[in-house]
Amino acid sequence: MSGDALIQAQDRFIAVWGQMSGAWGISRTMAEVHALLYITGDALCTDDIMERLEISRGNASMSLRSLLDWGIVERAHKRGDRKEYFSAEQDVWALFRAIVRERIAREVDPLLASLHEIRDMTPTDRARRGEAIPEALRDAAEDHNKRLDNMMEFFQVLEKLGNRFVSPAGRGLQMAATLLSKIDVGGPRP
Amino acid sequence: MSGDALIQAQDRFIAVWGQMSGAWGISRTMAEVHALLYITGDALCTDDIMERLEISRGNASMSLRSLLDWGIVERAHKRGDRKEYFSAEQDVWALFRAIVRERIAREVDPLLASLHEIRDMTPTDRARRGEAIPEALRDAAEDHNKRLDNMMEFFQVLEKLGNRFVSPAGRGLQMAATLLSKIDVGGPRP
DNA sequence: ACTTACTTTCAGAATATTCTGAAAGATGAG
DNA sequence: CTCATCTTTCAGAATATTCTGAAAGTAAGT
Repeated sequence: MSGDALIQAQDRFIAVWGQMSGAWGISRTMAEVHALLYITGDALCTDDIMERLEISRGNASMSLRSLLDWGIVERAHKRGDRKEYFSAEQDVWALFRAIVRERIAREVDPLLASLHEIRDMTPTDRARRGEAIPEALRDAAEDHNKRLDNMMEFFQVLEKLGNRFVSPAGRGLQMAATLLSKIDVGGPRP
Repeated sequence: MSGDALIQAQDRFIAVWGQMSGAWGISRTMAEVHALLYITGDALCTDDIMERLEISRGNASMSLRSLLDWGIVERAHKRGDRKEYFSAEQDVWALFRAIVRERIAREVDPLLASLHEIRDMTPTDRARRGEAIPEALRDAAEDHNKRLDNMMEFFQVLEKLGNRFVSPAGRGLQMAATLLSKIDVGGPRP
């Protein structure tokens, strides 16, 4: 018997993890590179990665750069070797925290900023500056603002929760999650 | 003054929500249709949507179908009208629950199934059936399996937590989240 | 300063996704 | 049953994303 089974299992993992790329909001190749680094546990250089995943140098370079930006892969150096090596975070919770952190920064924060702007666009707000407005229109605008407020409130909770989870003190939240998932609260019965 | 400001605010919201499409794992147009239904609060028919978003009939039809599949838009009927109307869930938390539910079903569950399969592919497991294996290889396989286990454990927690959140009993989790986000635990200082 | 070893960039090619519009498929009224 | 109205489907067009590979960039060694 040989190491084939291990290689095959790795390849399968890489493929599966690659399919999850959409869930994390990264490209397929990025996910595959990360999968390779994670599942082997090794620090690999660009050529290793190119060869194993059969991708171009450019693609490997860009994917690694993005993974570094996301903070889920690190540079490593081997003494007496000029090449750069790369290794993946091995703590799955830390990986998840990094992803949450980035996605809040890239998606939730800009969204909240935009929602604030939109909140300042409507007639009700202008009314306070003394303009007369037809009643029906003002009602519509008030409903509109209520809906915006509901959404903003939700994302503010999400953001705070995310930041809490991400922070050093946030390890407690991880434990809470683990614990919580073990307790049976009695949902709907089969 | 006119309703222009309201229309503009709606359009802006639709554009912004459309940009979040990636985050939810749905297409841009799906998100825009949902945004339109949510922010107006009205039940609209296909033609209303086509006109307002300047999209084709086919696109509108497919997007609406997908939104129905996701369970975040509902059919509605107006008496004396043969057309179908559509309206969006107005409770943001319910919307979020629906999305979590779908994404667990579409992404996490299949992933866990695959990870289980992969777990059964490696040499260590075969060793138990009496095959001899070089020591180094077995060690490598054991590390590999440990990494798989860590990942599986994480996603199992995630799945349980998600299902908890989604279930009727899960409203408690929403309150917990709201509360939790209000308490200052004292993270890193600026 | 030159060479060698490696990394990054980016225009164009390849691929994947999304959209259109017309045709086919429903459904209910008369 | 037939017409009128509304909905869905899907092949091909339009668009967006991702990948390649060669050229330009960077830096350590001599």
